[in-house]
Amino acid sequence: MRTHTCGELRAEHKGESVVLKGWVDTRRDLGGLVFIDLRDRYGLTQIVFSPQANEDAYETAQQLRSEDVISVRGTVAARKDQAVNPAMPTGTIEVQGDACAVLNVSDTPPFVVSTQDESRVDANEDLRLKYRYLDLRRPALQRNLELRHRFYQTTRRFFDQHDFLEVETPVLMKSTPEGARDFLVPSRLHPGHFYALPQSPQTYKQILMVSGLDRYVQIVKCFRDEDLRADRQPEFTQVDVEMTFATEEQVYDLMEGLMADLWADLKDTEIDTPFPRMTYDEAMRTYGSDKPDVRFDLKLQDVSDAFDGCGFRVFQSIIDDDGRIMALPVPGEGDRGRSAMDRLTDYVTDTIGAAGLIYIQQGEDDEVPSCNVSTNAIPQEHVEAAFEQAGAEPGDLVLLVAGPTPTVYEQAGQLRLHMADDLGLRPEPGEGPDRFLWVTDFPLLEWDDEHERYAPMHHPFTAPKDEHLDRLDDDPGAVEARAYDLVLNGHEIGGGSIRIHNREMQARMFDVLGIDAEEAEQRFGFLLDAFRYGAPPHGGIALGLDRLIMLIAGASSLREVIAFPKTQSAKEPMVNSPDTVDAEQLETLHIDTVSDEEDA
RNA sequence: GGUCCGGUAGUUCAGUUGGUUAGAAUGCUGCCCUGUCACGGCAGAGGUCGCGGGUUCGAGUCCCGUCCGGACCGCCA
Repeated sequence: MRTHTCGELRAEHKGESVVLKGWVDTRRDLGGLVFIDLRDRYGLTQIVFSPQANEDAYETAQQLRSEDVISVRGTVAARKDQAVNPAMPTGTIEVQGDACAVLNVSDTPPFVVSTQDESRVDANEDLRLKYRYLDLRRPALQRNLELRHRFYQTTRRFFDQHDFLEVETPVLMKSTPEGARDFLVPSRLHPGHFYALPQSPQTYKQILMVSGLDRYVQIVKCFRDEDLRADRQPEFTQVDVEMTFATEEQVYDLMEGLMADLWADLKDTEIDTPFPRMTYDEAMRTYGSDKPDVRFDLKLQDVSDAFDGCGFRVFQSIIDDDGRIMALPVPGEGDRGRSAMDRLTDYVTDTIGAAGLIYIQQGEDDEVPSCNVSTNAIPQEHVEAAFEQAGAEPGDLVLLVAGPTPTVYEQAGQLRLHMADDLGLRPEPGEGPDRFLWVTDFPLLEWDDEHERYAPMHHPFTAPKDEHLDRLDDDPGAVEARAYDLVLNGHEIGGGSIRIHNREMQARMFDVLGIDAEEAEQRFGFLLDAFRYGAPPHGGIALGLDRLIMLIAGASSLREVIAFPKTQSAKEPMVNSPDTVDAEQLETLHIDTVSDEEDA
């Protein structure tokens, strides 16, 4: 039996007879002496085998290779002063091996598992994912999974202390008409019918409020069949929260308390509460994003006025069409050279997708600011007015992006992030201060160009602000919602709202969204029915657990905090999913597949 | 659906203007080595240059297509 782990022996254990089990991390064979660093989840311990101590154990140790699983019996010995390894927590001792049993041999691993040498840990991510069980032996990933475990514990304890009930909702539910694409599950018992995996348990948790559960929480898997990003996986985990009679302030307060507990437990850090708040409108106008990274300055400035009447056709037509000209003042870059500016222009057109980049510069030795568009096209007075309106000073650079709103805000916001990276203003993952922010006063709806209709910005159950209700029919785009997002360091880590709890209001919302009464009845009839029977006001929020852990861990990808993540093409290389299935299985499910050619 | 980056030894990478037998480090194998800790020393094995096609006297290198991985845009109520 194992008496200790590989991370716990110290000088105080000197003389004890111990049994350790684990993996061979590294092996140093000096000829007449073999050192093994033995690894388990808890750490590394040096074992030394010599023929004097035990001939058999020594001979076995000579045969050991990386990742063999062994059991060692031995005596804890204090190391001599010059032999102490201060880099190892167990570095003051070693175990003198009296017996060594190989429990299982390992093939030579496809990459070096030991992370004792940082320069050897780099293996391609697809290889690491294919051999995820080896990758997961490494302390960095184990540490992330441990953080995740502690996140669960703190979160459950916090909500339990606040009288929340954790309730499981179905994973097999039904498809909803809007939002992300659903993952569908064919029904064997009902040919042609499908379950859908939940994009979130939104309607179920609202029903639980109608049921009088009062306070609900669930740590729950959600599924969205959309393209992946470094911070987006098709299956992800939410901390899903809903409260009866909730107001915005109660949700803010609750979440700030949770964050404080999490930061205390996981990062041993105190965070300042309450968190600052910013309206959606201000976020878009000053940061060009609904999840602004406020860890650095670089604020946008609307300089449309300065160019009104300037005669420059590109700008004038945008102004006349209610578009905006957004300025990003960049301090100290007034002397940035032509080739660097050309590269920046390429970035703006190719990556950000704006029509072009116009800029105003005033170098340290320049009398006046000058624009890369000639003064024939834009009179100098407008150039100077814009430079001043942007808040720029001699020595600065002002970047201009023009276009229709809200696109131009987002493009300017992308440019802001690009410049921040360029200037080294944005802290690396895991570094710098954590800046929480509530973004509030979201629009209820946004215009969907593709379908030429309004779509919910949050979801169709979000309550409009009472004072905006009268505009819902004639100017839906101007209606604000009782919705809020929690933002951390430029990442959206949660979003929620006060919900509609009134049947008529909900029906009216479906109507505004172009969902006719029949479809509303088919898709959401259960909710509309439930609202007939005394549905209390309620609201809540859902946190992106994976993203939060990614930020807490200082990782730059969700793949670092998920045990078995999917690649950007939504595959899981270890088990090789998704995969084909037997024809018989498909038949049982009443499914026929078509090839791409037939499909097209 | 699109833009960009990458794919060369088990692994991480280098590879000049298209030119002889494709290199390094590490890992692996063998031998030596009793205080190492990324042990060290010596020797050795190890390659479908992702795949297919094209240009060329000649392709790792140029062109086209395709697959895989990554970052991003679209998408993500």
